[in-house]
Amino acid sequence: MVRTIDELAKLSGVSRATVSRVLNNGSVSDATRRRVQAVVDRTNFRPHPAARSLASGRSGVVGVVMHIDSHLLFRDPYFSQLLQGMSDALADGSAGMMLWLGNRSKEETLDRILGIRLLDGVIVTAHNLDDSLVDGLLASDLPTVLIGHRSADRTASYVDVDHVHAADAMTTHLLESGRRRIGHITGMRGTVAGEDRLTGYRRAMHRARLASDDLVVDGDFNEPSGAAGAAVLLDHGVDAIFCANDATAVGALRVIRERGLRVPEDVALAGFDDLDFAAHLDPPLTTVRQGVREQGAQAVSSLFQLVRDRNGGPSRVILPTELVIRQSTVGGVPRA
Amino acid sequence: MVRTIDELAKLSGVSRATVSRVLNNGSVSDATRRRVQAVVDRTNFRPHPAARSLASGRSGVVGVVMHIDSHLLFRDPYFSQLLQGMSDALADGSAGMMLWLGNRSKEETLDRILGIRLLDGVIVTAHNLDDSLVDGLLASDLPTVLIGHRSADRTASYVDVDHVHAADAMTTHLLESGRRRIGHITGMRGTVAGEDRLTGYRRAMHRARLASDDLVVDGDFNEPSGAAGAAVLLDHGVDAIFCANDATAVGALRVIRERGLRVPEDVALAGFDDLDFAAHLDPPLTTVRQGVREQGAQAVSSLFQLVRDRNGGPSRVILPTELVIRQSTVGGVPRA
DNA sequence: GAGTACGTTGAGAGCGCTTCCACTACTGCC
DNA sequence: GGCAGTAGTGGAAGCGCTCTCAACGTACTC
Repeated sequence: MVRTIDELAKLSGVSRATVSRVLNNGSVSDATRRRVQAVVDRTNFRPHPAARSLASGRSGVVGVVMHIDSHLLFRDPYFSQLLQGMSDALADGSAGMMLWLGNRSKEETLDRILGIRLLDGVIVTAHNLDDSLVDGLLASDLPTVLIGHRSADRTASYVDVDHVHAADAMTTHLLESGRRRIGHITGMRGTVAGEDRLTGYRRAMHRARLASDDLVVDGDFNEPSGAAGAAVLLDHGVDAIFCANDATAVGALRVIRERGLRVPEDVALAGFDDLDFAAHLDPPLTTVRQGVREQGAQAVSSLFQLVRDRNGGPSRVILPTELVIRQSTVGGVPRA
Repeated sequence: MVRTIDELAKLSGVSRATVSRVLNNGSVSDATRRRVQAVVDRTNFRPHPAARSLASGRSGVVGVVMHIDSHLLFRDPYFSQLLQGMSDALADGSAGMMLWLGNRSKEETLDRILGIRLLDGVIVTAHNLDDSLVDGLLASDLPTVLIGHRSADRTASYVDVDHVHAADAMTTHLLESGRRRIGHITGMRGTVAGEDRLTGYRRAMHRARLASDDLVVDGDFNEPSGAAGAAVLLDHGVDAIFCANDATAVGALRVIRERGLRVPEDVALAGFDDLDFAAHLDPPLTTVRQGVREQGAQAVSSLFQLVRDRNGGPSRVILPTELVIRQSTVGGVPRA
């Protein structure tokens, strides 16, 4: 078995340096490249990553940091899909992934990530307005791409969607379908998605010159908060409920049903995320689709670019969202 | 910033070799160790993993291979919990985790894992009776720990639970509570868990001298198969249904309800896994608890041991299961 | 007091690769 | 024909660490 570049060099009759060039797409004549490549293929040679990393300073391994309460992490398909998107894209780029979940304190996690000295860069979820881990990574010299971003992260590289715009569009859709008392069950306060979606909702209501003060109930992205929120909103006589995500909408739907109300005839219902189950609810849920896997893939490609050109400016990508209109908001006659 | 062991050596007035000994718990006098350690702490020095890996042949990174259809992977909390258990244990051991999901064909995944030359060992889920990826890893010289095992894997290191025994115990519980026509909706055929749980069920029925031929319906661990299976079994007049996992039981429960039957009065219902939701079903579901996080943690510690002592024999661990009896099987009067 | 044993330390040779630099052999131009 | 320019190649110096080996005390034994 050929285990070093030297053996390979001997086998192909060139120097070690030339083999290295072939392996790294350096400048080599076509004839030499073919000759060496043939030996590489025949012996199924793979360069030793530690040696390569030591000599070049690059490792081909990127860190993925999802410092999230494990309860949320695996309850919410959002994160799973994100992980899949990244995992796919990294595999495409022949890069390895090193995963940090929320096992440790943010301080300790940060310390370990910066101490490991193995990573070419990191991708980190930045869902909270306040996050010392994200701050620490951005302050370090490790190339970093955020998934989601705070308004303060103007100089960072990030991948995100425009929550404000999407929530505005959803609220506008409800307005256009004749609803006037549109309630909103927020996501977890203090998260970018929670706050921005609320802002979008408020913006649309304000533009329609409708008051929304008594129509907002705090939720936390989870089903129970949807049920609780819907109970309050129904008491306030709403004809539509826009939930900050699909899971919340499931809870709301249950309470609406329990009260003997029909969706969408009595109350229109909308979510956000378009998770797999949204289309299979009864009635199918109107929601906002954000390509979660695409976000993961984009984050990886942004990071690759950042690593390749460390002097290049930050890469800021806003991926599009799509309003997915299903039966939970249309077809019924509003009660008002 | 101190970035090499040489600078550190100069700072502490010893040789590079001695610093290395301090860092790796080699034999050093107490006085020297304290002196060097003080400098290490003060400068927050971390040895470069690539250099360390190149010189020692060990990397501190283990591979985790879950070559599973992404649909299952993130639908079934089992895998998430497994991942969490491993992630925690690896963090405790200051080891890194490199994750391979089922993005690629088994051949390509195997090829990459073996080619990466960076891993100290791998942990791989071995849920299928036939799995070329598992076979390939076991055949390689990479230390490997299986989660789950096939009966052929006698010489491999693995962590598993005794599905046969647990399923037998569950069936016996149903028998003891007076049920006689106990149906079983299997897990996916061809998986160890599916086959073994069926075997356990059959064993208990056989011991009770009860026929079970018309009482077994194939499922696939998912909810729809539970609904379909229950429909068939109810037509055959069962007074209990033992589902191969909790998700299947949810589907079965729905169909039982739709037919106007009561649980457990008319039909007792049991699952397997004790996922979080099992306790919150109506009625709460009798099931088998297997410590999934513990399995992950055990796999990590088995692997650590295997890496440390490569000549030691394989480590085979069977973790205990626990029968969790809730209202879905007790309190009612069997119809028969 | 000489000899042995042992614990502690430093020197130095790699681990397998990348990359800088120098050298050669062309090509094309005046 | 001489020269600069360029593409292709090899030599060799590291990257930062581990680990063997030999050397050096010091303590202990006879």
